[in-house]
Amino acid sequence: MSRQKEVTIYDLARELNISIATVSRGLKDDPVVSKKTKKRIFQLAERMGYRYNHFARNLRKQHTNTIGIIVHELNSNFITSVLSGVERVTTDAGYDLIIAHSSESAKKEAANAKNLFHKRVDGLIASLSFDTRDLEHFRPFIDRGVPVIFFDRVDEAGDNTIVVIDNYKCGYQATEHLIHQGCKKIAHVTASLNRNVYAQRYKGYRDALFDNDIPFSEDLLIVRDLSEAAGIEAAMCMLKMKPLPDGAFITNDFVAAVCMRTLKENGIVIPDDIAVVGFNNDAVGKLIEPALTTINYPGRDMGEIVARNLINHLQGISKLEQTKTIIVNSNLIVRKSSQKNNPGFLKQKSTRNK
Amino acid sequence: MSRQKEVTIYDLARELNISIATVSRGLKDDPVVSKKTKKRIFQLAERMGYRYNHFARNLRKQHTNTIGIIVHELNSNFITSVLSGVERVTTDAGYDLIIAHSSESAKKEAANAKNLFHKRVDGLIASLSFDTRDLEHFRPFIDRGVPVIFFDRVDEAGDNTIVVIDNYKCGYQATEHLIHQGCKKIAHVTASLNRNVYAQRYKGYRDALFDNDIPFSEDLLIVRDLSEAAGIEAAMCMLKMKPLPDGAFITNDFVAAVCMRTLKENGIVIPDDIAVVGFNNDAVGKLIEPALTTINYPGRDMGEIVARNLINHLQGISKLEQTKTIIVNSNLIVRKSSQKNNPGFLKQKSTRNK
DNA sequence: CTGAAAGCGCTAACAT
DNA sequence: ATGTTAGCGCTTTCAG
Repeated sequence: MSRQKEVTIYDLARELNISIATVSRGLKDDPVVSKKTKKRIFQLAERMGYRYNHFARNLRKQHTNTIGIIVHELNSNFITSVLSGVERVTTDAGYDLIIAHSSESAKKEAANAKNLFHKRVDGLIASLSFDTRDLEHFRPFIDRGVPVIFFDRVDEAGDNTIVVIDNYKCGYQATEHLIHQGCKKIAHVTASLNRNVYAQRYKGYRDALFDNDIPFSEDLLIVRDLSEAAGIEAAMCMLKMKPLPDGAFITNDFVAAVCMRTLKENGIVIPDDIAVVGFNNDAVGKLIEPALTTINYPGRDMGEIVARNLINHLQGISKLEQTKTIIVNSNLIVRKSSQKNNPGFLKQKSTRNK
Repeated sequence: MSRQKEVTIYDLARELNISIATVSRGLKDDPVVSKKTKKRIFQLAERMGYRYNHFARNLRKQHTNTIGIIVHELNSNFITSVLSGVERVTTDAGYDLIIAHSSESAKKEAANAKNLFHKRVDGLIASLSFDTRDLEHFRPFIDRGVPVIFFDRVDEAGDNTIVVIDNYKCGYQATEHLIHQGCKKIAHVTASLNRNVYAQRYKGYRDALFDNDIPFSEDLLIVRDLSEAAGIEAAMCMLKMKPLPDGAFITNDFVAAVCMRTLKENGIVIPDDIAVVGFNNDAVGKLIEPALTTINYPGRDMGEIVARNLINHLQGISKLEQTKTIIVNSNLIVRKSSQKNNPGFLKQKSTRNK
């Protein structure tokens, strides 16, 4: 761990026979110091391997120019898209980003929050983990006036600013689409209904069924997590149903893909036997066969919107308190996995509206 | 941005009528301060919402207990596995992790390096971007004695510690496997040969061909990036070959999956017409049809090994300088995409060895 | 067991 | 255009 002595502005000042104030100013290109001295400063700094001390600076300035983001998982197309959107905006605005992920654990999420709090991020962006029940670990930020924005997985009840898609509508659309294809028994594979996104999608699903006079029964609802095992289990569940469902709305593309594979292995033809709609528009949907009908969830846009709002607040351009909810566009992408070949049915159904 | 006044140890000390030194000691549970005062300190700290100041502390202590990691992309199964491995080890050891990603750009990589340097990470882990040509941006770390370990995408020529798999062997194995399946014209779809991993795999491919008396020609080599477009282009390239290749070794599972889809769309049967081997063992490989034969690249293990070595060095348990190269196990996973049905050929080939 | 005090490197108000 | 100086909040000798 032998780290040789750091060179500081004192060293530069001594060497150049000027004051540390001038060095400090020169280093940040303050127009008030002469071109000549600035040049000398930069050259010497370079030569001596000077690096400015983040800590001294932050200690002095009392803010960090850093924003933190807590996500539930890195291993997801959607999340990495969000991240890239956030990053574009934050780096443009000269902010650093610290990425933390909770691995879907409320405990880790709280630890991350605490850590970012101590690191004194100027603002926080978060999407809740699977099993997060309350928002206590965000209290310190709010108490201290550090702005927090939630996206995707949020607590709708609180009065924090949230950025979401219309999960209810998406659930409704996805289900309605299956109904239009002639499905009369639609399974719903999803994750914990405690999380707003899944609860809303479920609600949309239920309402679409109801509005179309399709009966619902509890055993059509399959709640698991987002793992490969979940996909296999869901398929097994469906295979046991008598009669088989003729459609499935699965709220995650990866799970949908695994599920489809398992169904196919068991002789089910998709979409003829079971039509499938996923969620997120992950890359995998276009790779599997048949290609997966899904809801396009524009992560990058969402990331940009979240970050832009946070930074505007930080810069005093707008107040976060004025905005409670921002809804980002999303839409159904129809591919092969859901298209049944029964135009006759479609015609007969065409009176339905909205 | 109204942030109310932070409470400091001075506030606590004043309130409790003790010195800041005692508060400081108490806060870090120093055995030298009495249980009673400690308790009073903790309670008051809690009550007043005290949070310790990272910056003041780091400024004083001159090290950060933070390690940085620079990766080329987040959006990859392999990378997120590595990250989870690294994270497990670093958090166990009480270090913070700062994740930065370069989006395959040398420029962003350099910016990230500079940033982490200024943030004074105690150690650095990195996998090089696509177009990184030299390691100049890591110079400052090395000059300052901040340990740096490279993994996966590395510079083999330098004398930094590197953690890799045996890419040459993997390339050889993958190609040999195709040859065993009876392939006589094997295309190689890969990325920039400037990057060690691709160069080594290519070398393995060439040697396997040579050792098995299979001719190579330049047009079998398709160099692109790791995008969807690359996969489509690669497929188009192969379709134009006369005669068609009967095998393809593609150094990335996602690209392989896209490529297979495009080939299938053009009437090619896999593996009968063209047998395919991918690389990485991403989740997608098990989802597509036929399932993808690939090289298992154990990211999590790699992450753990990298982090463990770095931390051992930081803690003085071992010296990084003693280890130049660490090779992590990897192996071929045979699935449907490469298995041709011609046992006759296999028998005739069984004299081959090594 | 507790306190006093120096100093980590930097910024910014106030001089000059 | 440059210099002086007072902290930012904390850790850590050294003294009691």
